Amino acid sequence: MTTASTSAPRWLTDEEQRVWRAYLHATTLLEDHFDRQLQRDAGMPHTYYGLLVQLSQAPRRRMRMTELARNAKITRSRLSHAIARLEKNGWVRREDCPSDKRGQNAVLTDEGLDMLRRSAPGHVEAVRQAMFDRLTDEQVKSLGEIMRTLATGLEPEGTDADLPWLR
Amino acid sequence: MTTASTSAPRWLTDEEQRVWRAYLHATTLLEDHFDRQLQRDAGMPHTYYGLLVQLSQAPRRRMRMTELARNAKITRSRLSHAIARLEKNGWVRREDCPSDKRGQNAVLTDEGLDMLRRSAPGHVEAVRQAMFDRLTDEQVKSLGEIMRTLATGLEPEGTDADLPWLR
DNA sequence: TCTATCTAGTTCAACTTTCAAGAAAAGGTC
DNA sequence: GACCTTTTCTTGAAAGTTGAACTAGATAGA
Repeated sequence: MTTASTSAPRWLTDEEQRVWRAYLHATTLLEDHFDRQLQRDAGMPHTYYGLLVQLSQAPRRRMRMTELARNAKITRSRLSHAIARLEKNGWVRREDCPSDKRGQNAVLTDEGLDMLRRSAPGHVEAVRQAMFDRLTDEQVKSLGEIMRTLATGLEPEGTDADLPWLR
Repeated sequence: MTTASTSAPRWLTDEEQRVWRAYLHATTLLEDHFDRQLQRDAGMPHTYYGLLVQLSQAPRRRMRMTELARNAKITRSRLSHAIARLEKNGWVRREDCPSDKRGQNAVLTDEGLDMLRRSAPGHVEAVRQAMFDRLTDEQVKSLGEIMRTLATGLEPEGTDADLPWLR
């Protein structure tokens, strides 16, 4: 039995508070930074760009909706709207799944791939400048381990977890 | 002279790609997690909650709009909407700034403080579970340094930077 | 003073995300 | 097969965010 609602709260230490705030500040600024960079150079928010990247790396440049949502860590609803928008841009098209009549594949179009090729160098450069150029090799390694740990914590194996793409 | 647009892009190494993806996954999941937790337990998204926390720690529980935007790393426009909503809830009220007739102070109301007191233990517990309980002391320390570095990188001292609260 | 410029904050429209509801097909179980 | 449950994906409305335009007050220079 958990008694979180009645037992004395374990407050954060001063250092934990500083780390937590630094985390919030950095992630907020980074998200804002990349959203702007990509809105300017590719005409879409970072989330959408990530979807195109996923598709570009998938076999035959296509992926089932739920699978794509799982990879992007977002809800299917959100994905539906996003794909609709990208479809309007001509960068993605939908395709019925042959093996499951409920299913849809999102397919990266040639135009989508082109746009990705054009904007990739600029985006990589932005990621370098904002993140990798500022950290030592140790820090990069450490960041990787930390982020993998945190991500795994929120999507455990034995899954009754409340994960976005299952909602 | 920078020649980013014409020189060969410095692609990310395999490890850098893995770290970058882990970062995106973890931050997306964490944001989703805390937004849900607070929407459920406090009736607002995490950004809004953060504003109330800031106000609660400010002298006389009030702060100038732009100052609050700077602390939260968001645009003044976004803040205007957020405060309007929190005002409707009765958790914040606006107050004219005595020394500058253009200015507004956002003031945390007693109701706002109450709501914060009620929801704080649950939120702290959630932050612990999702972050601090999963990391070693080294990792927490390292995470703090990394995040401070990244945040500082995006808001340098000699400031012609494109910062949200100046837009 | 007069004028130009800058700063503080808000507003509107367009866009994105969330949440709840729903249609359609798939997968049991009897 | 008939029935019930689950899975897949979409939709529409409400909530939140963005970017540009705008008002009003402060500031600085001639």
